[in-house]
Amino acid sequence: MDTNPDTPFLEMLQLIGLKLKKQADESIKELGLNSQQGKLIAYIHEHQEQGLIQKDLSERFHVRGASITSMLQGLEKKGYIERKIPPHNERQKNIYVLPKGLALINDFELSFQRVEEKIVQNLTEDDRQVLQQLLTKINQNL
Amino acid sequence: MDTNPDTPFLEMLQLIGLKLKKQADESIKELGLNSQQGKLIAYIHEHQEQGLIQKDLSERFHVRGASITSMLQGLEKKGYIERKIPPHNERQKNIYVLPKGLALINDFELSFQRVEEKIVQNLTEDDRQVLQQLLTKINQNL
DNA sequence: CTTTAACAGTTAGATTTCTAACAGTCAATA
DNA sequence: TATTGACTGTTAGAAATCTAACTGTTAAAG
Repeated sequence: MDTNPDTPFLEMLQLIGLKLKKQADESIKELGLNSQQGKLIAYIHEHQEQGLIQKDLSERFHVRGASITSMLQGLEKKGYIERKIPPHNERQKNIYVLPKGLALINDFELSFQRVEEKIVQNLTEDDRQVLQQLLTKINQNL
Repeated sequence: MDTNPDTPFLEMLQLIGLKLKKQADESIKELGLNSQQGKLIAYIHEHQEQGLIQKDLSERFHVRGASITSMLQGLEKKGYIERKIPPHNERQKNIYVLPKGLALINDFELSFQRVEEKIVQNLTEDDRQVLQQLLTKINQNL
């Protein structure tokens, strides 16, 4: 099961991304949502006081506007969030976490931190700093 | 557009993985396939002499058996590959690239290498070696 | 002012991948 | 050798995300 030797970083980074997504999904499955939904709710909660709109979520999570519409409709139907058209701009919708969503945020964060811990478990403090710098550089290049 | 400060590596690695997938897809879209299909064909070509079966692909690409069935059915219908039941085991199917698929492999590899180049473009040789080691360690931890 | 273009979000339909249930084949073992 | 369990692949149907076309709102330009 080797990897293509000509694109080692592409292969490795995509593989790690895939594994992380699976583990994050698995770790919060018991809460009845997937990791994307969990991150969405947590992010909304952190930014709901600043007039957060769907466009922002689309950019932050790198998914299409149509996907955000679909995700938020689902979360709204289940009572985790609400959307309100703000007074000054009827094109937009501001998004807020409802109590039912709020109750889960701590659990989400804990689950995600367990995955984070797995990533860094065998890395020294130096390793972590170097890695953080390298990944930041790569992310900016893309 | 900040990231969750408590899970920086999880966020960053998933973000990079997402961006890479999009860029790889974009870079070979003109060939009428997506990046997953391209990697599949290239991998089949590299291993078809060793009795490659669908199970192997499922493990290598970290997707379910059902997904491999679906992908290969698509590629077979379009004439890129063929599947043959080997003489000694009727449960299995060996997979081979057909000329129509072969003709695209060089283009795939070139496209993927352009993305690879983008990843490492601002990294020194030392950076690359360190990063390779750190990612390998992380991948093994997951 | 009116018209036009840009913006925010939605819908419909396609694609990709998943899970669960299943069929057929092979290997172990009783 | 008959049975049972493991293995390989397929099907059906669900879920997530995409593209393209659309509605309505706001801003810019004539």
